[in-house]
Amino acid sequence: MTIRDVSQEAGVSPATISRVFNAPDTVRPELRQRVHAAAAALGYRPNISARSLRTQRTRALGVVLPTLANPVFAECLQGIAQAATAAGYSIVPFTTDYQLAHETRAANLLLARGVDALILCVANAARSTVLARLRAAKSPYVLVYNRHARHPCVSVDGRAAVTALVARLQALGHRHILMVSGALAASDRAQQRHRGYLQGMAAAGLKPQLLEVPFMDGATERMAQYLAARRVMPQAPTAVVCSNDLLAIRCLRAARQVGLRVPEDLSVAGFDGIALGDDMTPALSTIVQPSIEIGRRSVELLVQALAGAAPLRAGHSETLALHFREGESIARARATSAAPTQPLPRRRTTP
Amino acid sequence: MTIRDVSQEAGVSPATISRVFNAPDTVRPELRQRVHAAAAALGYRPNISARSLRTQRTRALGVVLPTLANPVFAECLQGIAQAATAAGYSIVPFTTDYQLAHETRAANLLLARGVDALILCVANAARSTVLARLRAAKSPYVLVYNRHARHPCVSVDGRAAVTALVARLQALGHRHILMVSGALAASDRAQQRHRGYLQGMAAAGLKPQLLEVPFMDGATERMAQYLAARRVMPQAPTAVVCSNDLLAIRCLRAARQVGLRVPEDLSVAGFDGIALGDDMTPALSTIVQPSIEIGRRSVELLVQALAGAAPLRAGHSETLALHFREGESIARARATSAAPTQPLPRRRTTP
DNA sequence: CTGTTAGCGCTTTCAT
DNA sequence: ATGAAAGCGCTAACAG
Repeated sequence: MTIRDVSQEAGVSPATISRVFNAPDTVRPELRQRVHAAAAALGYRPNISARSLRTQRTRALGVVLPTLANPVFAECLQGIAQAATAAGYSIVPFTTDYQLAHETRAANLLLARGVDALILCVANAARSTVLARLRAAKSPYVLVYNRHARHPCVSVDGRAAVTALVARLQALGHRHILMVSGALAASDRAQQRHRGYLQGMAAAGLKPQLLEVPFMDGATERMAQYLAARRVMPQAPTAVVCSNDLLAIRCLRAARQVGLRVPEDLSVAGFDGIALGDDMTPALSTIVQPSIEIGRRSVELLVQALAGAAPLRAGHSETLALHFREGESIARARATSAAPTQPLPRRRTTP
Repeated sequence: MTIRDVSQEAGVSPATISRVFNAPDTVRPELRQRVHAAAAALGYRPNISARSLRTQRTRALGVVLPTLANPVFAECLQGIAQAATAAGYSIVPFTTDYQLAHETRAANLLLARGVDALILCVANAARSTVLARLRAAKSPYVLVYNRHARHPCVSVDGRAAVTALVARLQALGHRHILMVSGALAASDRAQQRHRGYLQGMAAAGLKPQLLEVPFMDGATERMAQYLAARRVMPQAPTAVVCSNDLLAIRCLRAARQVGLRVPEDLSVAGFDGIALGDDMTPALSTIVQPSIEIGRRSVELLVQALAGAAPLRAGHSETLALHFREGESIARARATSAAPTQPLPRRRTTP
């Protein structure tokens, strides 16, 4: 079933068939009818490979994400898929499991596929070798979640948000605020959030504590152990800032395991705003990223750039708004806390 | 950067270049070296569109799933992605949000894209119009999660598993077991699980109760309201079988909202086995589907069929094993339950 | 407004 | 074992 068959059936040239499908306005209505009728009768579908070969455009977007096991990325992909479909594009996704080698391989495969552009979330935008390659290949691309001054990104200011969160916790009377994160080396977002935490703690004159845990496995046990060990110590945390919601949900469980009530004994805050956080008890207090919107915007930027043939630059980066979901997992620190107001002999300079 | 450029650089014919990439054994080692060197030097990548046009194969698999917001499907897609990559295929996913019209559109777009085969999960395999079309188009396809005698499927026997679950609950002393489901009309899996429930209840001589709730929105409120209303009635459920884990997690919250302890006052069981269920407190007791494996197997079946050019038939369907994850959300019914042992005047025939 | 023509880059007979 | 040549189905000049 080719364009030739349709042209014979309709009694016109192949070029006319093509025009009917690609620039209908340039064909006389009568012929257009005939062509549509013939195409329908034969069940004709344009062959995309042939079109792509000819036009050098595939109307497909490559997508590279760390994993779909984290609802954040699943939601983002959903947003990407919706926007792409709306714009007449297909998507071709690959996951990397946070492994650099997989990032490179995915990008290579996608380039070979001839996708028109790429959307990607890399482990570390500053260190990524993939991006240089994309630039060299002149493939339009946009980063999601990653933030970097020299690349086009659709992201959020996680650093500032975490700083604000620390301030909020401090205002609730918390002095011992722990940060729990997955391996900092594995994600530049985690690093940024950690910096935000450090900044917030410094501003409040508090002493930062970091607990790095294995992200996918054994995180609950590690947190429970940590919380149990410090339970009776003066510097026992009364609040925990988790680098992401998956960790925060496990922290909720870890707290229960060691007999701490949330939020009465321990406040727990997350980052991401995955839908399931709202179904926890207590509902997770968290910084909400607009993941679907991030996906959507990244597609829109790319489609727009593709349409205008204007190369996407770092200057087109967008920072989307974050908001805090109140939830039920943070509360005022108890006055009767085991932690005294001035537990640290030095360094204390609370304004 | 075409095959021609490489052929000139290497001083051989284009055909040889092609052979080096597609049938290396048919080319003398010396030439093979030269070609590889030339290709590397020029950074040559075979153009997939051209290859597809010529060979009529795209090495791409279309994937149609209801949504990525449900971790079950996100996990499955992850499995599909991994297996596809391993087999040298790309995937092109579409989501339908359980809407029939979207199923059709997705399939059409995928067919137009010329994917070599399709993996899909439809709302209702028996009523689907898409499948007939695929068959007509002679596109290989396999259903995931759906079960149907006339289509190739990779699925599980949810019905039997739920029947067994009811028996288990009965053995724990439960007599009033409620089933909570999303709209039954929206999913043949939900219907099968419900049938399993009915069968289990009938076998135990118990009276079934079904609560259909809006799946995505307001489910928690609806369940809380239901549980609160029956709290003091003799037929108050002591156990709830949820049609999926997302519902079960919300049920956990609904129970807390109305002051029921899980599992002491109310046992809650789910279906799906999403990873997050294990992070709940209490950890969700649930029937675990091997979602990643389902994805993987579906790819393998297709790739195998594609390689052998043997059409995939309903006879190739596979039923994967389900297992029960004990969790912490079910327990023996309390002897002091508000529900008497013989609450129902008729129908009582417990052995 | 419509038809003719010439490839897009690759694979694959068919010769050699 | 290698090369020459044809063509997959489509679109885009270019004529008319």
